[in-house]
Amino acid sequence: VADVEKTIVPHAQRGRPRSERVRSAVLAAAAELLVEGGIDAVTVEAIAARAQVSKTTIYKWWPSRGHVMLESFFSSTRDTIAVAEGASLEESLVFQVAALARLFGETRSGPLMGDLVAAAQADAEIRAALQERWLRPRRQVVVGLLRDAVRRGELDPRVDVDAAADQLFAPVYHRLLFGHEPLHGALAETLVRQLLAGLRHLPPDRAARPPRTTRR
Amino acid sequence: VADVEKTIVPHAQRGRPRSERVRSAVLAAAAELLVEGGIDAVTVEAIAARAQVSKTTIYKWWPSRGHVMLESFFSSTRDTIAVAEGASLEESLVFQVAALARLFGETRSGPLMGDLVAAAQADAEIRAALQERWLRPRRQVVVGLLRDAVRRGELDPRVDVDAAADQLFAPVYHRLLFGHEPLHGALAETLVRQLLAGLRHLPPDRAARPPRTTRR
Amino acid sequence: VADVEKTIVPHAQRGRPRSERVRSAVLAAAAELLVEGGIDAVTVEAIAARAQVSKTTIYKWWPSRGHVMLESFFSSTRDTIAVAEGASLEESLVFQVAALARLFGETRSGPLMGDLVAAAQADAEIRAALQERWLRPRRQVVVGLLRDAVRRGELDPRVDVDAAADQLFAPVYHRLLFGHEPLHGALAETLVRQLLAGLRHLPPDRAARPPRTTRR
Amino acid sequence: VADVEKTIVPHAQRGRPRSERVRSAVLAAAAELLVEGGIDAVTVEAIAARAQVSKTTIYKWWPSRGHVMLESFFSSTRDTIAVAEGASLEESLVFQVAALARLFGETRSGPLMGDLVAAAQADAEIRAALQERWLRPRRQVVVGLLRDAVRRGELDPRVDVDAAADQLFAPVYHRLLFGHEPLHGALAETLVRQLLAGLRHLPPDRAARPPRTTRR
DNA sequence: TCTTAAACGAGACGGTACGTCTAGTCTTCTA
DNA sequence: TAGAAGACTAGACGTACCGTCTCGTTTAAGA
Repeated sequence: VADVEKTIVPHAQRGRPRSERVRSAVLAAAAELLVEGGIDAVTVEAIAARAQVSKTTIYKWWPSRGHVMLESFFSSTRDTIAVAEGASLEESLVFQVAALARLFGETRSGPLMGDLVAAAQADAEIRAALQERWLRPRRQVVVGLLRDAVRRGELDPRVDVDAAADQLFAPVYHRLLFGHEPLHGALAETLVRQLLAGLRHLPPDRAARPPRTTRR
Repeated sequence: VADVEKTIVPHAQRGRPRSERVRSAVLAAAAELLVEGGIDAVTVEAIAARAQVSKTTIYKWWPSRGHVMLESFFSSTRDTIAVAEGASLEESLVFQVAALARLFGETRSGPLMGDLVAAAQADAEIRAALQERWLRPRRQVVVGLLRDAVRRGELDPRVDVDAAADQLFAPVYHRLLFGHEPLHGALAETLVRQLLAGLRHLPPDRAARPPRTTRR
Repeated sequence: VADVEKTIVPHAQRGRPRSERVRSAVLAAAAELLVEGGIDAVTVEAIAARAQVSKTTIYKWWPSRGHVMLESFFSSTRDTIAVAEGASLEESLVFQVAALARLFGETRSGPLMGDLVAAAQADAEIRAALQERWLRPRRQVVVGLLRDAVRRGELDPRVDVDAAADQLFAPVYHRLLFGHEPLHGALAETLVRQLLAGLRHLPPDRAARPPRTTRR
Repeated sequence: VADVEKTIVPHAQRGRPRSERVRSAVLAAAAELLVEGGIDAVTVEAIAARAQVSKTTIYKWWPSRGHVMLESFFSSTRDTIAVAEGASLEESLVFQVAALARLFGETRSGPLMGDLVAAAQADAEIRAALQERWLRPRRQVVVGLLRDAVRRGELDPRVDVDAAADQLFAPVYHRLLFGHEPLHGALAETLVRQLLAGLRHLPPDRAARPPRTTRR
């Protein structure tokens, strides 16, 4: 491998190496500015001034303001994907959704994500990065859990797992972005319960359920 | 009230009346610019130039660019709240959700809404207006349908109708804003079905239930 | 005339009128900055800051930094073309050259002109403006005086008046730009005398000629 | 002096010796860039790129961009001081001035000198170097010739030789810098003739004076 | 019909931030 | 130790919009 690298990259490490100080100072400055003054305060100019880094350097490593915020988000957000071993399907789903709801509802990652979604509406690169690096890994966990449950016979095989994942995660983003309802960890339980069991009222005897027959 | 106004303001309507031409030209220009060049092309300057309206006049009637886009969105979006008489709960819900999914997935109201959500992240007024004038009326319809169904005994009384409304609507906005999955009218049926009935697999002895077989 | 104007210029005076304050503040700021910190201190940014004028406005009225300095030079430099009536050729020439030498040697127009010449080396527009608006009118006076003198028989008809004008004026610019010799009004007399009479030594028997005695 | 240096500095020549390649490549690159794109194209960055030399190295040996151009000018300009033996005063002067006029009018040393004069207006070091290394040696030749002529009785002892030197050389720089009149070798003859003999018209009865007939 | 007052178009203006450019310095590795 | 590579700070560049302002010009109701 070394030989290959040497062949391809003749000058492996030439010139002054990239400064780690710059990277962390920029991300920290961006995060601070966001907290202090909202997204409009996060200008490249302000980041440069606060981080004691020149604008040129920022533009060298990050294509746009949105990319700085993207990286700032990732570096300041603790990972929320951890899966508990030996947990039931319901427990696992609640864990995932609750972690997201708390992250958005209780930490400054919430507003940051709001601004990233905003930036993504005008910048395809940011949209793609958000999809690939943030959404997908989290959805894969949930989709995986659902597929396993289908395989075990626990869930109906005709379930649309992608839509189901949306029905668990989307409400969290929805409340973050619109603020029409409060956002807290307890929401997770409700979402999971209602989706897994459905909204229908099951009478004790579970006798001939009329709702089903009237449908469609 | 009218009397009071007439008393206080002796000349109720003096001077040149507001021009309807200005209003419609501004909204049209904003919509066109959005379609042509995305949200970044919708600047007050560009709107003024295209609509043949002076910037001053725009600022006189709309507090900010976001408000222009907000009104442009409302005036260019056909209403999607109409409820069919005599429809079942499922049919009514599917109708509502499908209308939204088609609006966002097939018309330029989709990107417009994306940009409004983006603007709402930095502008509390826009956020409030979106909530009051767009989200709430639509949610009220669905929440009302759900509450009626609970009252009829069709749905479990422990259902959290607000969360349920999110589980129907949020996935549509989620796909609009992130684009991780396609957005089309057929999604509505899946969302409604999965939420109403739940994802659980029902044991084979009850397998021959007609509702499932009628599915799409 | 009014009709013609109305036809040609349909909108004689529309919009906010141009502010005279801006013009004079910019020119004054440019002059001050030049005096205080040399040409490198005369940046558009600094002019804008000192004159309380926005950069945009400066760029609207002056195409480049050089043009600001050009106009600043003209507006801060008193006219030096005035010709005295009834003066002899020698007196008139001395007057012209001495005025220039004093202007460059004793006022801040000197350094300003130095910077304008510098700017002209890279900017053809400035070079042309300097030629047309500064050099030419002054040369025309001197060339006119010389031509008249030729016509009167006072000067040799074979004289190259353009070259002669250079031999009077160029030394002043030369000393300004290189600083190899001092620049003062007395230089003018020397230049005129040496050029009119030549450098040759005249034998004693013709020493009492009037031209020589008027010297000094 | 060399011995002393060798004694004091025990390791007179340690490490890698200065590369001659660097020096010539830098000067050549600067000259090429000037020809190709004018003075604004002669940036340190561009020189470094073209000469395959690092910016650091350039700054190590030349204090500023102007100094590079200065040295580039000297190394690319053939010497124009050579004096012909046994020539008359007039011939010698014409030779000197014509050489300068042709250098500036017909070679790329002309624009280069224009840019150096420009640089000298803002940089005292360059101004001093131009004076010492370029102007002075040339003026010394002419001043020497004039002084000798005075000593021989050929010129009037009251002649201001410095001013006279300016009256010969300055017009050449003047036309170079302003471009108001063409610049060619023939100008030299006119300048010398007019200065030596003066502009005055000599009546026919004194027409046979030798100075005029020796011309050219 | 004439006044009157608000609406309007035009565009100058002070600002803020943009993204780029170049100067000049600093840091590391290589020759 | 010279030099190459290139990261870095600093700061001006010229541009784009913002939101405000100051004019002169409609335009319709009221006098």
